[in-house]
Amino acid sequence: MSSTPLTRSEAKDRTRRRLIRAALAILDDEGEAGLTTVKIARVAGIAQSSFYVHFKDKQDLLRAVSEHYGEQLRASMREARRRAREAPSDRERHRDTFRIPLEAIIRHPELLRIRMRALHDPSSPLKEFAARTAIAYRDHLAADLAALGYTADDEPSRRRLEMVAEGLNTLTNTFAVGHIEGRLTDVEETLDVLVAFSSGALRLLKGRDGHPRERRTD
Amino acid sequence: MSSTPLTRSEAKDRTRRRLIRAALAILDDEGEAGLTTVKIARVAGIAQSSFYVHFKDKQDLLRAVSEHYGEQLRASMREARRRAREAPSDRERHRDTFRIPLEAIIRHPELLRIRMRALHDPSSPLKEFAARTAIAYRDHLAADLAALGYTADDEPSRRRLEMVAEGLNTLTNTFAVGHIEGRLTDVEETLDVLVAFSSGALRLLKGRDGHPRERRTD
DNA sequence: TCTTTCACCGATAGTAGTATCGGTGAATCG
DNA sequence: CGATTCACCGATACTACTATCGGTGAAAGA
Repeated sequence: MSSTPLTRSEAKDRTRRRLIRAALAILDDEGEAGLTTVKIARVAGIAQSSFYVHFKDKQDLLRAVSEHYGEQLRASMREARRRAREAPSDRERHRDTFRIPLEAIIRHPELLRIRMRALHDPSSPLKEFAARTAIAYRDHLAADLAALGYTADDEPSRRRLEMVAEGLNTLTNTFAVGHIEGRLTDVEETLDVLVAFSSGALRLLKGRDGHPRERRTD
Repeated sequence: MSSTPLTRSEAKDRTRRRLIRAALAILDDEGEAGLTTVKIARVAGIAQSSFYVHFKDKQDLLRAVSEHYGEQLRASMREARRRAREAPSDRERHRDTFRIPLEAIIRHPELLRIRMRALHDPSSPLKEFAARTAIAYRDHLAADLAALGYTADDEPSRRRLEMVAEGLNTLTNTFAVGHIEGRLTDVEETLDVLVAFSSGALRLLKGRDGHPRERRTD
């Protein structure tokens, strides 16, 4: 057996990580309403009062949770962009733009669920974390679209590119939830649909001027 | 002045409606975490204990909220479908498929915000309400797409149509939030983008067999 | 080895929300 | 015009959670 001869600070660090992990698990299956110091401490295996040895209060723990998993997400995003650059063809690149985040989300479903909740809950302390993550994803997409030749030089097309990126982001999240919940199983098929959505939207960006449609007189 | 000479049951009914309204207002700007009988009663202008004259408990109130606004939503959906049938051309019809729900949401932003939260919060008593509403919207879309000629006869294309409808739904909600938050202002431009997204996705459905793509060998 | 430090413990004060209860006066009913 | 009903009230019991405090033993440091 591993007779864990830990130093004091190692042991403290381990407990701290356990608390963060416990918080994430509870957030995932009960939401923020169910997150109490009593439960966190029980799951982490310490007394409720000992929670305060590690964190000033619950808010402080949530800040730590954001930092911990925020760094994890940023790292996987960097890795994703690196791998995407190695794609053999534009076609595969386009696919990978969606494949990589989609697979990342499916690997760690808790984070998406928690982020989506926090994004809409006005009382959530994780709101800022969720918002920053969403922006990071959008930048990832924007960069990849730019690499595919969809640059936006004038103001209206810039705004449209932004809308398209935001939309594709939401679509990725929605379908990821589908996979997490088991309603969807074939990742390749989901990628087909995502690519189809995006190629429709991107066709809009290629328009010569900003308004390739009949203008309504309102 | 309106010297409100109400009968007893009329007065009770009015108080009940005030409670439901108060609950919605609090849900909107504080979320379910902020919804307490104390606040509801205060906003409605009665004593906290009197809350229980009208509802068995908080859960019971939320049931009533769901019913009240659920009926309102279903009614506006029926109206929307009726109006869409009158569109002069397929092109306008396609646009109206998005315009009508989008405008409805922008008119009553609280309901979308509350629904989106409830949809993701595992502890939310409004979850079922939100889920049923989402399904109703999806059916609305599916019916409109079918009317545009996008019918699904075989199993794979049926599944795809479902994915497309779900995706378009999410996109509508996302952009509606953009309008509510003031980031987006031009509804016609949003409709352009929605139509572009959908025409890309729908092209997938027109494919002769279910797999108009290279299959990966994984 | 003796002292100090400190992660963790149990107990508990404080706070916020839920739900019940008996009382009151005005509407309703006979 | 009594008698009754009942929407609403204030007071309060109860519950759940947060955060603090003093005590303890084992690790760290002298």
